[in-house]
Amino acid sequence: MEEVAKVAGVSVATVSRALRTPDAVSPKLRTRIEEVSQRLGYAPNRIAGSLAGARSPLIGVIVPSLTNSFFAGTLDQMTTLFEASGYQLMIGQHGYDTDREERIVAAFASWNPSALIVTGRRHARGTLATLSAAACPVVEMWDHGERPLDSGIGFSNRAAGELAARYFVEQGLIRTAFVGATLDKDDRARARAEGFKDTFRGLTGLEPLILPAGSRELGEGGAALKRVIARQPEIQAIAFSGDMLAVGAMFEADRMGLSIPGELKILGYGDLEIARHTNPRLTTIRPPHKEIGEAVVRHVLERLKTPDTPSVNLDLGVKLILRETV
Amino acid sequence: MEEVAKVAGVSVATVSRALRTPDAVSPKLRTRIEEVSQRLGYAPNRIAGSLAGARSPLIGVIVPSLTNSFFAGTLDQMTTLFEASGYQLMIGQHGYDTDREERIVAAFASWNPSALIVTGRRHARGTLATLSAAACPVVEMWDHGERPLDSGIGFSNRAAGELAARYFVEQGLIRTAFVGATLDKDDRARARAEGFKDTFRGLTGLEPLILPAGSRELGEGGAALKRVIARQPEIQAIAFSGDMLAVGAMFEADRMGLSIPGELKILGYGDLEIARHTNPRLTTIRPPHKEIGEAVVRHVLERLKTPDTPSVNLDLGVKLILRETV
DNA sequence: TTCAGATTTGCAAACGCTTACATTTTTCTT
DNA sequence: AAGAAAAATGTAAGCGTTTGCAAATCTGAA
Repeated sequence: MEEVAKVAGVSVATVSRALRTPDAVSPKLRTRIEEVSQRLGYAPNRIAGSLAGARSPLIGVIVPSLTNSFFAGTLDQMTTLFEASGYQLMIGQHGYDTDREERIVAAFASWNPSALIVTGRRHARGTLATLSAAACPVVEMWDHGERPLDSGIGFSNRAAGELAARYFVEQGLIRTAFVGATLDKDDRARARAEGFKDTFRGLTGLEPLILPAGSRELGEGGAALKRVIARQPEIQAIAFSGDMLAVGAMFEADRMGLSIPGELKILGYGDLEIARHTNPRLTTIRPPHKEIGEAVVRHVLERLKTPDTPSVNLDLGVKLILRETV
Repeated sequence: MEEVAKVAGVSVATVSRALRTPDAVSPKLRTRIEEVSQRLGYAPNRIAGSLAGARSPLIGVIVPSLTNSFFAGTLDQMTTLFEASGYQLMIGQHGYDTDREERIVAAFASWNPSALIVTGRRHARGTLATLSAAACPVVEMWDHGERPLDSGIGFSNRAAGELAARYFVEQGLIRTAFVGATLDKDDRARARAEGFKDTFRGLTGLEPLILPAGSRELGEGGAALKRVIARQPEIQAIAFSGDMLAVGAMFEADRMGLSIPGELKILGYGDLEIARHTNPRLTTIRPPHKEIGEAVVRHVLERLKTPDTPSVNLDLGVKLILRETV
């Protein structure tokens, strides 16, 4: 920058202004400085800029897993949109481990980020402390509930479970099950399971089977199907906490010669691309993946531009996508 | 830090040393400083640290897409492993757009990262300039070829295509096709297509059908299957540039009443989880997803620890996973 | 006990920008 | 044309660390 200033015959302050707040510099100088820094291939040092300025153009995002299609989709949206506004994403994953989340949040906070975005509403004590102390907007996404730390953008997982139960009851289904991946660690999956159970019980007085699955992968779906049938041979319908589990169960049912939806109904969750292509096509509950990413970016950008913008707490809702398996 | 220094009754220099190079401080002071900074909840400002030190503990990784399972898997590995060594990942995606890649590389370089990791071997002129000028290790991953910019860790996509062709020929398959996603933009898919075509032609003197697909998603696989059959009704075997396309084709074949592998053989690429669960299970070519991530991290960490470590250019190879569709 | 050498600590100068404030130049009003 | 107000530019003080070098302290041999 010093170099550019010298060549352009101005002070570094003017160069800085020409580059960051062009309006504050006379058109003549501005063009000269732009031309020179172009010619010299000058690239500002973001680190120095961040240290001098109040905060860095970094945005920390923490998700449970990068390989989970839901979060991958949200991150996809966010990198693209934030990048366009000149922000860089720092992405961290904790694998549903709250201690690891705490360490990542602390690490991210020490970069003076412009915003911190975490997944879910349950955090370790230290995470809460760090987030509350952070001098930037904090968004808890993918979940809706009362009193977010700062802003919350997501939907009610409980409502998603309720929706599944209500739909089963409407269809006259009596012997049902909910299969959820890692219910012990994944709060959101657990909330769906509980919404399902409570609603089904409330509506019918009957007890649905609630079964955990070891992972959210296809293979577990097939295995879970077998376990459900072993426990309840007369099962009529199963709701899964993820489309991949549901598809795995469909493959397994195919192998077992069990016809879907004839002998068994299957309901997914996620509305992944694959749900549109299976035979038969998978009926599923669609969380607002993309909408969450968009809403988070829009809100954060707004907060950053107009600092007195109030926090929000949005429930983006879920939708039942009727296809052929229920 | 000043605060900690005052409370512990030492200078900030000593605090810095106690925290970063504990061996350079007497045990007595070290424990006192650690205790105080613990008590005060001191978190060092990474930005200031990076400005003062030679470079930042940031590692830039650029992939074509976050939602592509291959790269998601590699990133998964890398975030976890680098995080454990105190590095943060900055992740960028360019959607196979070289201009966008250029902008991202430039943006990342301005953070004085400890390493820069890009996908593939073809880059815009400006990207090459930035990467060559970067004062840090540069790794080009997911592809193997001669003369990487600095280090290269991947495998030969051409060899993957050759493997597919050779296997088809060994099986006595004559009327074959290769369906590739976005062959115009994805160099790696194109290299596989060319390896397939050249080898098949060389071995049999026959011309395989090479067809582009609009995307790498399931639906396109089904659509491509129909197009292949329209062009060549007697088709015996199709190699796909991705497992998802292959699975989409299997679903479509199912709908068409076409038996696999009886009437049509299908070969995938990727060895995604789903390949193990379809009916019949998908024969596929496995690129070394995980191995790439691990090798990149190992190499970069080595380079960072011992700066005079030489660059590498590794070919990790591909493997044919025999299952039931060919 | 003394003193050289090793170890520990402190001082102060970067690191490369941003920005409040002061100064200079330009523009406008009368 | 003079003076006030507005706009443009420069000066310099940070931002919170790290680190080379000097000073102080400690260690052990003579």
